[in-house]
Amino acid sequence: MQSKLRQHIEEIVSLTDEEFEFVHSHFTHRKAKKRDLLIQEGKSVKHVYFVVSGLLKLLYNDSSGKEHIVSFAMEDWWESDFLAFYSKNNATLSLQCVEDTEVYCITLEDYQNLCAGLQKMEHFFLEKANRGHIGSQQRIISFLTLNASERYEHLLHRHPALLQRVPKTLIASYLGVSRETLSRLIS
Amino acid sequence: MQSKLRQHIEEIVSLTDEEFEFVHSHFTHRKAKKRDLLIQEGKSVKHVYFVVSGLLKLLYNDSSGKEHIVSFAMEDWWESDFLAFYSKNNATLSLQCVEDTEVYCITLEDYQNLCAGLQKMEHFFLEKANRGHIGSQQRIISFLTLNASERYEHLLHRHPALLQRVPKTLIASYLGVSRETLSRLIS
DNA sequence: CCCAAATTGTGACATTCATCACACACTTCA
DNA sequence: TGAAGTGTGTGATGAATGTCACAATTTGGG
Repeated sequence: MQSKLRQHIEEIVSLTDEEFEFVHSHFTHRKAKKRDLLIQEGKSVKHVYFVVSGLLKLLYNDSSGKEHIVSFAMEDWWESDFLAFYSKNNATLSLQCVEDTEVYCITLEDYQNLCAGLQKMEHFFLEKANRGHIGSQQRIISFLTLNASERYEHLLHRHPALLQRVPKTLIASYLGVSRETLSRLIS
Repeated sequence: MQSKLRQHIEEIVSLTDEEFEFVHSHFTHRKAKKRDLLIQEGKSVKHVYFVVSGLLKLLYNDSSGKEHIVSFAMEDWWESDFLAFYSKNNATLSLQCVEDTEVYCITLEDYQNLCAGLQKMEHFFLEKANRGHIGSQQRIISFLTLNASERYEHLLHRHPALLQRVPKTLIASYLGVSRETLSRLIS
């Protein structure tokens, strides 16, 4: 399944076999089960993860113990607590499997070596970071301009498959509404 | 004042005089007055802007004609409608001067040439994009976890000077509350 | 210096949404 | 197969916030 990672990277930059071998040597592979934690709040963040299959949720626990979903990470997504990862601080977020999930993992050191050793990969990660930034900005706009019902419709339109895969409680947490309100919006 | 740009870049990567000259040659310089539009919704987006002095607002106009502030861009910030800029689509956002503002401007072509010609700059922009992504994610978390009053306190804590510089109406628009509600929160 | 525009505060009321409580179906797994 | 956990719907209620209206004050430009 290493071809999944290669195929994903080659959507942005093309690689020779040797180059991909070099890239691949910087990653480790891991399988995790539903409910496993890849990143745990308060602990150090060793990796950025590339999701080969399965589904992750990136979440923040507020002071009253409520869980808020910052992001879902589906197949072909890169995810981590990036603030903690780059700054080497402890995680303020957690990253947990919603389904059994298969990931590639890269440490900060390997990430830096990879970028330094192959300019194409620095370019690739720049593209990814830009898209991530744009995606987050779109989400901010949806909070500024849409009410709960409209945010649901918007998500339904952009990620119809997601709503089949995850419980409504998680969708509500992602949209920033209570599960009861979401339930009433749908019915 | 080109030293302002150099100083900013050198916080992340060091440059020789020749390298900075190369970097600088990719930018143009512009002064704009309060209320001038650097980016106008519906038109093409020619540049990313680096703010030397002054203050910009990045805003979205919703279907009912209300204005929502996606971001402020202060001194040393990079701003654009990045989605439109990279994809060469027309702007969905506008970028407008809140004060008289001085910026450096770079086109997509020059941006790509600069990254290709000097790896350090690709690295610099990667750092910036990552920080932008992280910043947007923090803002999402504030929408998920804080009420209007807490979001105001949070902003007050992070950018105390901003509240002195801009009318409360704009702060309200940035926080995602009506100006009346913000007025009542403060008093 | 003066007028128009911008900014801010505040009352009255409507709407959205959260919270608490409970019921019920469905899964999971020992 | 039975018990515990998980997911979902819904009623009652209150809190948070938006909307509309109006007045007072400040600012900016000619």
